[in-house]
Amino acid sequence: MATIGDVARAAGVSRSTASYALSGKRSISADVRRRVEEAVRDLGYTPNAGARALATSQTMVIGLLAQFLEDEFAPAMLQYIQGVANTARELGYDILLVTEVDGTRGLRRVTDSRMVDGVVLLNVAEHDDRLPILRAASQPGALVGLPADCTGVDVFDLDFEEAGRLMVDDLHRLGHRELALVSQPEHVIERGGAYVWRLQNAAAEAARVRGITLHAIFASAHQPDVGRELHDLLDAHPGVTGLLINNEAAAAALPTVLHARGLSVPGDLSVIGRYSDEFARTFSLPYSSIESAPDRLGRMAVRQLVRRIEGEVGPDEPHVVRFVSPELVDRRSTGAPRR
Amino acid sequence: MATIGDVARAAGVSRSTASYALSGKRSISADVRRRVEEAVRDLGYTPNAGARALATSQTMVIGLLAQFLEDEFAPAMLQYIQGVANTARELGYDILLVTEVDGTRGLRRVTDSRMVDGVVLLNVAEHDDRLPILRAASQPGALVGLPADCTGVDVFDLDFEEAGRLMVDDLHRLGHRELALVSQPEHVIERGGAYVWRLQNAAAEAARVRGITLHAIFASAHQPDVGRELHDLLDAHPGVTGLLINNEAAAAALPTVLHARGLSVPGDLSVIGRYSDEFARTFSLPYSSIESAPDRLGRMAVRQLVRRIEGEVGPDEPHVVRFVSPELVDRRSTGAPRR
DNA sequence: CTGAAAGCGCTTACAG
DNA sequence: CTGAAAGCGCTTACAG
Repeated sequence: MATIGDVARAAGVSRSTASYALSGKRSISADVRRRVEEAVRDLGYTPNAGARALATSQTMVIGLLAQFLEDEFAPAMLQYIQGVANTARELGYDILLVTEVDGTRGLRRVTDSRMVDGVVLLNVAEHDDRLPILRAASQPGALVGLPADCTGVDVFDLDFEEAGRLMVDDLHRLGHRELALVSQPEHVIERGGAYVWRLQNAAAEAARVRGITLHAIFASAHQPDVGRELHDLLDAHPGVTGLLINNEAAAAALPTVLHARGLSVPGDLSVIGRYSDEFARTFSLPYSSIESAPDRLGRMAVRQLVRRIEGEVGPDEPHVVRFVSPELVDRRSTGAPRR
Repeated sequence: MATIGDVARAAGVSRSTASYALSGKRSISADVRRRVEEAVRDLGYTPNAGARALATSQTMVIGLLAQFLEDEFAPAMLQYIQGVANTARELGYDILLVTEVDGTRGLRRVTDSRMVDGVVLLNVAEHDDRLPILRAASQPGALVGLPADCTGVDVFDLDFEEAGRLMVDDLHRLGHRELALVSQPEHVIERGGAYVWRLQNAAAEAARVRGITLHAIFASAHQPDVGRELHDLLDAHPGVTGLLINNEAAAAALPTVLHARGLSVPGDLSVIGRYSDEFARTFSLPYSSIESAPDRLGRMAVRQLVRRIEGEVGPDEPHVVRFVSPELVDRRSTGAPRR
């Protein structure tokens, strides 16, 4: 592989001149620039990333910490990953994908060894083990997901409280008086997946204020459990006329369950989910839904992270906590309650 | 950040001794080893990855080339990524995820700049643009997906021909005489997604041999198109008693379509898909399916790649082309044809 | 506008 | 068993 020394020799200049000709960091005579560029072309020269990182203390790599947990809905993660990866590339960064179960180990490895200039943490829990490590690291970090303590990091998340209120209010307005909310598996909450109860608590509070009933259950992330749990829910609460689904696997399982029970939407039951439009179209989820905007959140996180990395915002400048407002995508799965 | 020089000073030894004490590449007195380890702990020392890469010409990073194409089914990709990422980590490697649309550019960047020790290419097309670049690179590569020319690379794929035969034979044995095969979008074939026609051709040939009819169509990767196309298919061929689905989005859309038409499975229609079991359970896909084994393929590719990287197989040793045999996971969606 | 030199933080022959 | 030194391939003050 050609080095900058080879390029310099071929162009008949010093290595520093070759380097400057390529970086443009000082003025170079037209003739020299031409010779250097020619040498680069002839030799097929590309700078060695490790050497450059060593010299500049910049890797041009962003660490992406994602975890695929058994009881969580892995496919949803992909859309965040895409948003992060695409935005990073647009800004000149590559992505180091860290998926190991023990996120703390992975985070420590990539920051301590300086493999990355900054990190994006996905699926952040309320008391996330990774946060103390991130705060101790010398690289900046951006989170997707709201932790209890946001100091020292930039945070981006869907406004799950507003999402919960919106779901309830929408069905209340249509005349529903008894609703059920199907959340992610209870394990997710125990692990600190705050978004589950943030939506649930807000929905419960909205129901209380409106004076209507809301049954809240947790459901699994896989068949056959999730199907059975949906049947159980409908058996237990025959008066329910509206379903709120904050669980992608449950949304995917629902059509079959309703078919088996001979129920139609929205005639017998109104349904609102919480997932991205892309998701709905890919998996034929037929219900109106709160857009979860994963690509947008990933994009926002990377943008802010790169601003920190590149010093456009000083390290003392206040960190941001930014919520994306939920929007309802109408797929005509809600209507007046059956009587 | 502490360097090996800091460690050496704290331990009262030379930098080389500190380095050897950590790598274990030559014998070190117990006392020195203890002092070095203590210094490492006290200082929180971790080797700088860029410096190490420069000195050893090893990055301990594998490039993972994945592309999320508009007309393809992105979520399936995630399972390959997980297989690759987990196996890489087990073997001590990190993953650089390259998702840009122009895979050739990405591949060239990460190989030329020596950011990676080797690469895994996902979703390889028959005449894949990335292959000439990979062959010219100095790092080894492993593919998931079968190209026309396999020279210089290790190749892993599902045996799609066998999958096609298996689907047809299974329904033929049950007495079906008119089948339809729903493939990925035609764009995928045009782009060179050979697996689509490999399965389709083998299925057609099996049908020919058995003397039965097989209608083959392409369907979209999203709603609402895919739903409409399934309806059109069933309208056009009322005599069809068995459906073969080589298209995840179509498998997800089918329950709703059949429900709308009042058809039950397997009473009115037998159905066999081609997707992973994990996928079926996550998305409530109720049909028997050929296991596509994405995690296994990802794992095999990384294992072989690392063997090449680490010189366990010489560069002249023959490259492998290995097919995973399809296995049918029974979900009771097939039976005798309606009469 | 250009060059010689130092330095980034490691590893590893070479010498003892 | 240990140390001094060279070298990996860059970038960037420093000097002219």
